Amino acid sequence: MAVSKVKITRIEKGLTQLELAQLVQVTRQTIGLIELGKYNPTLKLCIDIARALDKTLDDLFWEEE
Amino acid sequence: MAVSKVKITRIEKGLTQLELAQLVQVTRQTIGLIELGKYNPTLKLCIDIARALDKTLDDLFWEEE
DNA sequence: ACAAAGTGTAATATATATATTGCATAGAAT
DNA sequence: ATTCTATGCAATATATATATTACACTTTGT
Repeated sequence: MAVSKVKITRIEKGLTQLELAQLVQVTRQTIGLIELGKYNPTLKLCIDIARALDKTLDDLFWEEE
Repeated sequence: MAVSKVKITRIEKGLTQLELAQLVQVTRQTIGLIELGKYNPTLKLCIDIARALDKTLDDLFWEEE
């Protein structure tokens, strides 16, 4: 699997996993696993992450086709 | 809470809760609770629902602001 | 060389999404 | 009136998202 859009966007924003985790109130591990595609996060968390990164759900989690 | 976009879209498509549930392989109850905003579904299920309804995540689950 | 920060990973515990079963009600069709 | 479909709701069971703690490795800065 390619690098996730969450990871790319987080790095573009200059945030660490820990900082993003604190912004959305989860642990660093949860962010790490989502970035690696090993988790199936809940909608609420996806929305929180998108807002924290100034993106939308489609920007981060949608793939055409 | 207003009627969810999932419910509106499902009805526009002429589907029952049971039919949509079968399309995305969950139970009728799960669809019903998501439509009523009483569940926090997983990303995978949101994606499955969006594809089943020919919509995107943003169409069904994103709210501006 | 060393310390510190960032990240991947793993084991166990906890919270919660989802399944299962069942009942109640309303509306449509007959 | 009665049957059937669609939906809301509730109790309990199961699967899994997430937390917690801990360790290893790499990179950067000093």
